[in-house]
Formats: sequence, C-alpha cells, structure tokens
Amino acid sequence: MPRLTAHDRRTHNAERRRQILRAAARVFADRGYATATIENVARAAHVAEGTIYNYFRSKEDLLIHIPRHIAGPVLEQLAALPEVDTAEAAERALIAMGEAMVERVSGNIRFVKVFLSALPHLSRPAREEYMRLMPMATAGMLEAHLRRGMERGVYRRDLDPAVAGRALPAMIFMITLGQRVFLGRRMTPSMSRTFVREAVRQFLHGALDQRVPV
Amino acid sequence: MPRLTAHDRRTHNAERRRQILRAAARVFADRGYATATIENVARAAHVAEGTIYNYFRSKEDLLIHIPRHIAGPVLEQLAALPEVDTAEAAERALIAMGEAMVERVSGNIRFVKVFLSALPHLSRPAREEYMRLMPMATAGMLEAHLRRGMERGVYRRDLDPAVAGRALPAMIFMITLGQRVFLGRRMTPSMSRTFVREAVRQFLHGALDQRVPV
Amino acid sequence: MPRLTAHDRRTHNAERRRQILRAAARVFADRGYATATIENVARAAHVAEGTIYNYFRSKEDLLIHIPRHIAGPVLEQLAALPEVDTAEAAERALIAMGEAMVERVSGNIRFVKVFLSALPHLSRPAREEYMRLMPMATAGMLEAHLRRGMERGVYRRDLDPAVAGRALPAMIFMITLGQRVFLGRRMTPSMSRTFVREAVRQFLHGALDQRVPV
Amino acid sequence: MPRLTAHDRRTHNAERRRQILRAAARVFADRGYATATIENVARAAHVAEGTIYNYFRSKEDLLIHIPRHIAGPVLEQLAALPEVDTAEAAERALIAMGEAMVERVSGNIRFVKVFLSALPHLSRPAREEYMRLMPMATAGMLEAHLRRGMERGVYRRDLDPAVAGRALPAMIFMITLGQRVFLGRRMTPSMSRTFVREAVRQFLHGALDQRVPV
DNA sequence: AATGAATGAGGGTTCATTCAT
DNA sequence: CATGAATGAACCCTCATTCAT
Repeated sequence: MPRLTAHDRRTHNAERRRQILRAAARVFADRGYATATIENVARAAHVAEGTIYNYFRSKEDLLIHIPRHIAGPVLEQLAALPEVDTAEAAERALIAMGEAMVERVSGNIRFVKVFLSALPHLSRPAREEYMRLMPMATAGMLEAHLRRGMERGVYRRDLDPAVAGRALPAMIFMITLGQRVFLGRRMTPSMSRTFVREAVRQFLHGALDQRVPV
Repeated sequence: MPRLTAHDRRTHNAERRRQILRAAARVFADRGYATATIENVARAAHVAEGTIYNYFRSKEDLLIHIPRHIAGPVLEQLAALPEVDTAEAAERALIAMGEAMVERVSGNIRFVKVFLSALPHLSRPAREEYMRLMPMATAGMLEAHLRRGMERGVYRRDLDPAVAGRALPAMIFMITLGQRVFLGRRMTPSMSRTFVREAVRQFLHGALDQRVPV
Repeated sequence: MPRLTAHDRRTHNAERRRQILRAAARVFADRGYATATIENVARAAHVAEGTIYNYFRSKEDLLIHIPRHIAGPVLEQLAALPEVDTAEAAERALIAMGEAMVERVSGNIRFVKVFLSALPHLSRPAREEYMRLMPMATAGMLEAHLRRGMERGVYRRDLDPAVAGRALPAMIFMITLGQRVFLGRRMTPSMSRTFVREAVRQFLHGALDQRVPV
Repeated sequence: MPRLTAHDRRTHNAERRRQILRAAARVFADRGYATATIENVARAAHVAEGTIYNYFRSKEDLLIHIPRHIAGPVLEQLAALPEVDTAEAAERALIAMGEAMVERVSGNIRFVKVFLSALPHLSRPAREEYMRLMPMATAGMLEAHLRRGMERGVYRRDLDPAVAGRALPAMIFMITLGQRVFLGRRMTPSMSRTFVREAVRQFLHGALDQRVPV
C-alpha cells in the first residue's frame, strides 16, 4: 500500500526533476557540457549520483530536457509589441522591448552557455528546441510589429521586415553575449540602458544625416 | 648528424606545426573540442599520435595556438573602409564591407565553431585572443569610418559610433551563425547578397518613414 | 494488534516466500543469475523490491533456496524401478523410466538453466544441493535396479552397475540439454519417444552383432 | 618510419591477442563470465586494462573469440576411428577414443566452464560456435564409425547410429562434467581408465545377460 | 508488512599522454 | 624525429541494498 497518493508522488517527482535539471543547467553552464560530470551535477543537486538516473536516462537526457523545463517558463513570456502611430511611440515601444531583451539574455546567460557548449552533442531536433528559446527567436515578433507599422505608415514602405526585424535582436544578443559569455564581463544597468536607447535610435533613424541627398 | 641546415629544420618544423594545427582546427570544428580526440587529429594530419606531442605540449596547447597560426593570417586582412562624402558612396562602401564580412564569416565558420565549442576550456587570455579574430572585431573599423563620416557631415552628428558600429557586424554575424553553425544550413550567395543590401539600407536610412515627424 | 492468528501468518509467510522464489527461478532461468536483477524478480513476483528483502537476505539467498523450495517437490517424485525377470520386462521398465526422465528434464529445464548459470556463484554445499536434484541424480536408482537384476540373472554378472547406471541418465540428460538449453530448440514428443526406445535398446543389447565372436 | 616490419608487428599482435585471450579464458572459467572483471583479466594477462581494448572491442568480444583462438587448436585434433572387423578391434578402438575424450574434456574443463557461465550472454551464432567445440560434437564421428561397422557386420543391423553414437560421448562428458565442473573434484587417471573400459564394454555388449531370451 | 526512492560502490570503457624502439 | 602500443585515471551508468513512510 503506497504511503503517498498518486498525486503527491507526481508532484514530488516533478519537483525532483526540476531540482536536478536546475543543477545540471548550472553545472553545464559553468564547466561546459562535455567537461561537467554526473558527480558534479549530483553534488550541485544535493543527491547521490544514482538518484539522477532515477529521473533521467542519461547525461544527454539531462541536456535535452533543459530547454523544455528550465528555460521554457522563463523565456516564453515576453510582452507583444503594441501597435504604434508615431515615431515617439515606436521609440518607446522598442526601447521597452530592447530592455526586456537585455534582461532576458542576462538572466539566461547560463542557458546560452549550456547551448553553446553542448552544440556538438545536440541532435538537430534538440538544437532546434534550444534555438527556439534563444533570444534571437524574438525576431519574429519584431518582424510582425514592423509589418503592421509599415501598413500604418510609421515605417518605410520599402523596408525588408525579415531583415530589419533581425537587426535589433542581433545587436542586443551579440553585445550581451560578447560581454558576458565570451569575455565574462558584466554590464552595469546604466550601461545597458544607454546602449539600448542608442541602438533603437540608430535602428529607427538610420545612420545618415537626413540632409544628405539619398 | 643533422642532414638539414638549421634553417631548413626550422622551416620544416614550422610547416609541421601548421599542418597539425590545420588538422586540429578542422577536427575541433567538426566534432567539438571536447569530443575530438588526439587520434582524430593525428589521422587528419597524417601523423602518428606521438608526433603531435613533439610539436605541442597538450591537447589544450593545440587549441591555444589555433588563433595565432591558423585563423590569424586569413582573418586579419580586411580592406579599410574608404572615406565617403555622399550617401551613395556610403552605401556602396558598406555593402562591399558587408559582403566581405559574410564571406569571411562563411569562410571561417570552422574557426568560429572551434571557438564556441572550446569556450568552457579557454583561459581568459586565450578567450580574448580568439575574440580578437572573430568577425565582430571589425566593429572598431566601422566605428572609425562612422566617426570620420560624422565629421564630414555624411552621418548624423548625434550618432553613437560605438553602438552603431556594432550594429552591422552583429547582424551579419548573427544571421550567418544562426544559419551555418546553429542550424547547419547553408546560404546561397544570392540570399546573402540580398540580405547584406537590405541590412545596409536599414542601417543607413533607419526604419522610420521619413515623412513621420520625429 | 495482529489481525491474523500465528498460524495464518506462518502460512501467508510461506506462500509469499514460494511466490517470490518461483518468480526468481523463472527470472534466473530466463536471464541467467548474474544478469537478472532484483527488480526483474520483484516485477515477476508482483511485489516491490523492498518486499523481497523481508523474506530473503540477499540475491544469493534467493538462489540458495530455489532447490529446496521450488525444484524439490517436483523433482523428487520418480517411481522406483520394479524388479524384472525377463528382457521384455526390463525393456518396458526402462522405457517407462526413460520417458519419465525426459519429461522431468523438459519440465525442469528452467531449474537446470538456473543451476548452470549460477554455477560460479554457488558455494560447494549449495552446488551439491542443486546437484542432488539434477536428473542425473536418478543414476543411483538405476544402479540399484541393475544390482537386483544381476542377482536375478537378468543382467550380465560382469556389469559395473555404477558405470552402467549412469549411461542412460547421461544420454537422456545430455541430449535434452543439448537441444533445449544449449541450442534453444524443442523436441517433439514423438521424437523423444523414439529416442528413448532406441537408447534403451542400445543400453540393453549393446552395439555388437551377437553373432560376432566376443 | 616504423621500427618493426609489418610482419613482425602482425606476429607480435597475434601473440598479444592470444596472451590476453588465454588470461580471459582462465578468469572467465574461474569466476564466471559475468562476475569476472576486465581488471581481473588485465592482471592475469599482465597488462593494463586499457591495453585489452587495443586488442578487443569489448568484454563480450573477448568471450566470442575464446572458442576460435583458444579452444580451437586443442579440440579439433581427434584421431578418426579406424575401421574394425572384430569385437576385440572395436573394443580397442572405442577405448582409445574414450580415453582421448576424457583427456580432452579434462584438459578443456576451463573452456567448458566458460561456455556454461556465459550461456545467457551468448548470441545464437556464438552459442553454436562454442557448441561445435564441446566434446559432444564428436558424436558425429562415432556415428560414422557405427554405420561402417554395421555394413561390415560388426555392429547390429537394427542399431540407430544417431542415438547410439551419442551414448558414449554423453556418458563420458556427463561424468567428467559432474565430477570436475559441478562438484569441483578431480578424477585420478586410473579411475577414469576403469570408467572408460567399463563404459565401452557396456556400450558394446549391452546390459542384458546373453542367455536371457530377448 | 509493503513500498520504492535514494544510495554509492563497482565495472566497462575512453583517451590524453608517455616512452621504448 | 617519428611511431603507436601501453598505460591508468576518470567517467558514465547499473543495481543490490537500505530505510523513511
């Protein structure tokens, strides 16, 4: 006769999985997937090595489940861009989105690192699942926003939304990555605020002096 | 009894090192640094495993020398941007640079892959050495070009050259990376030409419809 | 507060032990003792792993108790050979015994397999306990029968009953083993009947043509 | 430039394989395949654990190669039975064969033990390869001898050679197995000589007193 | 008494590195 | 210098056993 009800067990089980996955994400990010050992993960999760195998079939299984159960909940929520009618409104909306993105990337640096370190070990489907959660995936949202703004006359008619939609996420992602992941530096909030504002202005107004004939 | 002169020996030695490093770069890129074995490298270099240790102290030593001896010569050459006086000239110059960058990134995908896969294994100095050769490093060149253009009245006076200078490299790098490294896809030359032209136009003219009041 | 009388409890306890041992015998036979896991046994017995340890001290303890509680009752019953006065009666009696043996071996292939697979794990006493129940152990019965038959003039006076008594069991055991255990094949009833009759005839009359001078 | 010629290397390689296989056969026989560890084998072969994997792909690979390279050379040589015309000649020939078999089985007890302990791990082809080398496999030779003897009038016309041909090998194998493998006892040479002689006599003359009417 | 999650020792296997030839 | 067999530390994973519930 089971001491716990089926429901209790399921809850406990799910919590344990999350506890282990969180530890795995942390360890994989710090040491790289290949270099991290199951013992590292076990210690980080405060369980014995064998316990991990009661919840996951293999080290690779841990890796595969990280995007679904760890990053997912955090990354998926990103407010849709509002419709805008004026340049000011556009600027405000994009700055808000830009700052949200910086926060998101900074908050999930760990996840990005896991992804990069694990690249050679990921099957194509797993790679795509990771990709879906990378900050660049927001490009689609910006693209839709641009399309609507083009119809309303806010954005240029001859804009290529697929390309332009990638411009801002790429900048934000690359800079953050460059600083945090590649060089291991931190950005102060004021630095990143300035950076976002300038990037958005450049994005909206272009680099050219308007008085110059095109 | 040396059969070769000292000079010959040095030449032979240097060639051997390059031969092994090239093989290592290839193998590390294909399998990831951690997954690649010394035997893989030895086979690719057509030498025995032991021979590698006559030229490099360890597997990590191979990794560290890759940027200096393999990528360096290839990556460093990128024509400086000319000074421009008109929007058309600016567009032409930037498109040329953009296409050169795409080519560079595509041609050195291998090097980028090595860098990404080896990230958790690189010391900070080694990481910085790799970074110096990443395509994003061209940002500085673009920044200088923007500064000069601002003085000459081609670019907006209120531009932040440090931010704007990163915009174009970030886009080009991200897109190429996303396609080639993360998803394993190729881009056709015509796709990338279109993409560069649109990216440059967006960069120069901004996203806003000019008739919209700022 | 015991809900069952002491007797009930003892009965229940004994039944549980048998249930678990039967499962263990089945699993050990199918997968081999070393390859079988306690989880396999638990599932086969429809109990939890921990329950097994309420009835047996260890995996090896299961192995040791199999002959005493599982095979014993089944194997021990084998009708004694009748006394005979004629060749025909001897042939009838031996054929009956031979067919009983084939049936016994076939019906206890599982037990034989457990024994063989566990050989390297059995202590000498355990090994002897298993041996006592192997079909070859009937040799003693046949030996006694031969001795009595020799006295009554049915069997040759110069027979070595210890050797001859082993001949028939050996044949029957080896052939059945070879087919069922080693090669995994089955024997049809008619095949085994023919085989027993021929083996008995060979046993009784020898291989030599009687007209050949000895 | 290789220090050793290709021929030398091949010889050395083959010797190493044999050295390791012999150790494996010894260890597998003593501890059982499943219980034996690679470290056990390595120690027995006086090499490091890793070395074994330079010659065999896996533990199972060792098991599979044992019959081909260890037992093979020893077991395959067993003199064919001569043609005989008299009962005395038959007896002499069969005693010689019987003693050869006892020697063979005794000398390859190790091999038999490996086979038995590894049964649950062997694929069907591997099982058959092992079987081919088991002493019982000589049954075919005896069968042919009986057929020829039947034609020449030495053996009874109504003999079933397939059954009778198995009788002697079965006896010899079973008894030796029972003593050596199952009980771990040794047989003295004189014991086994007596046993073989009696077994052959029983085989040839049958158990019945000749004066008894059939 | 029954359960099954937790444990961790132990085993097969890989691979960077060494070194005798 | 070149070679590649030998080495053994380290890792992933299994599973007998324990114990809190």
